[in-house]
Amino acid sequence: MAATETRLLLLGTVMLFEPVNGYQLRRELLSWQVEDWAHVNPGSIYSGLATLARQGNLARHDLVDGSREVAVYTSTPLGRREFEKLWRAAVETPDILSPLPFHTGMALMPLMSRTAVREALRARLANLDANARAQLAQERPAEAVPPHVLVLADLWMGMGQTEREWLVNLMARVDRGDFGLRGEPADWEAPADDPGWQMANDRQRYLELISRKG
Amino acid sequence: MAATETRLLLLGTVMLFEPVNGYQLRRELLSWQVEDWAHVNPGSIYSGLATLARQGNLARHDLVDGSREVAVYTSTPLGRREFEKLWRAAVETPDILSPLPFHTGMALMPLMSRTAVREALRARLANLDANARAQLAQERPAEAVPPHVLVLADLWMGMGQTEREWLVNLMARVDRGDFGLRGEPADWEAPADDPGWQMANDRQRYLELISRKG
DNA sequence: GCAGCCATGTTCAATGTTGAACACTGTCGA
DNA sequence: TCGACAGTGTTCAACATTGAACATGGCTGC
Repeated sequence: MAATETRLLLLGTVMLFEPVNGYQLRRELLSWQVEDWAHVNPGSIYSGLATLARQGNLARHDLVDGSREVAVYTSTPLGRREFEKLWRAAVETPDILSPLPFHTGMALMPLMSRTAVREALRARLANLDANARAQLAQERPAEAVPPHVLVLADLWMGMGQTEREWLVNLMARVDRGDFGLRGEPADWEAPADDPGWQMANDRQRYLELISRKG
Repeated sequence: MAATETRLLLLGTVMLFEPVNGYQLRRELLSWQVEDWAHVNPGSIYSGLATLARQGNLARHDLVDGSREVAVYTSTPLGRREFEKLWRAAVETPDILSPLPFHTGMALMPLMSRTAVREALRARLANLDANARAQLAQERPAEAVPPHVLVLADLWMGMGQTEREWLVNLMARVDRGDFGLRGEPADWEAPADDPGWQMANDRQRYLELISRKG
């Protein structure tokens, strides 16, 4: 399922802003310029939310907000466990040919504790090195592969090396306490025009409506 | 459409081996270890071929081969033009977040002439540099982005730089005549256990069956 | 007070993707 | 000669994705 990163993204973004509706998520994701990468057409968001709700990873609340009906989502304990699993997999598994899961994971890093982040990054580094060793050990002899394909292996090696250096740096920053992670004070505040601020009001109202319904 | 690289891959592989059936393509693609990246489940291949045929990019021939019915595909002039368009786009457009189209393009490089390859790689280099400049010019000020997202930009810059060096190297090799490209003698022969060899027999038989049907 | 327009929130038909499962053929040993 | 099994070639229902289009509300200017 290529949909893994969409699941991760939706689940994580709901956790950041819950309770939220689909339109708010879309607005926020657009402001992240996520359109550039992930599959976040309106349809994907709504059907993704529906799927996650069906699986019990999200709870759907059909609220009447003023004169309007809104479908508002919150995460469930199951969904939060699922998120951690997806997040770990995305961050621990290097994949040169689809960097998206990792980038999605980085964007959602503040939802994880410092310990968890540290462990996941360490695992990524180990896997990166294991991949590099495996590639040098070349299961397939060079003669079995045409030259124009062989040359791609050099690119991969280089990319792996570049990422490794960057990753070591990132791990050092995590170790010395950079970034506001889960259970820590935020290290950063969104600018005034961020849609996240507009959401805050709705969030409060949604919370009341949900508790009123029980 | 994320299906662009599937279209490119199928169209190109058909051109390499035509006339071919879906099973042969699948076998060949598996031997390329394409499963690791592209969406090449059996279903994708057959439905992809059907779509390309419907659009006139491929011709489908329903042959009776011995006691068996086989659906065999050949490329059309329209399809070959479409391939060139897709190939150029894949190779000329750098995209850090989905390297697949480029890798697919590289794998299919022998279908293009040396001039075309040279031009496309030059265009890629120009785009790579343009992207790097755009990123340095930072439309968004650093304060508008949380630190854990900002740090990804460093990774992208590094990746871009690594690819640039590799690309300059590759261009030099193309300039000095490496790789057997379209209209040139092959510079490489597949090992004896490559499914490409098994295909050669069927190819001849398919050709006869097609010409007999007219 | 109403016409026009943007913002909000969602649906849906068309299309693509997944991978298990089907159906058939050949072959090799018991 | 039978049955097991690997190889060949394809289909299909379930599911995901696409993005245009719908429906409604509120604001703004006239």
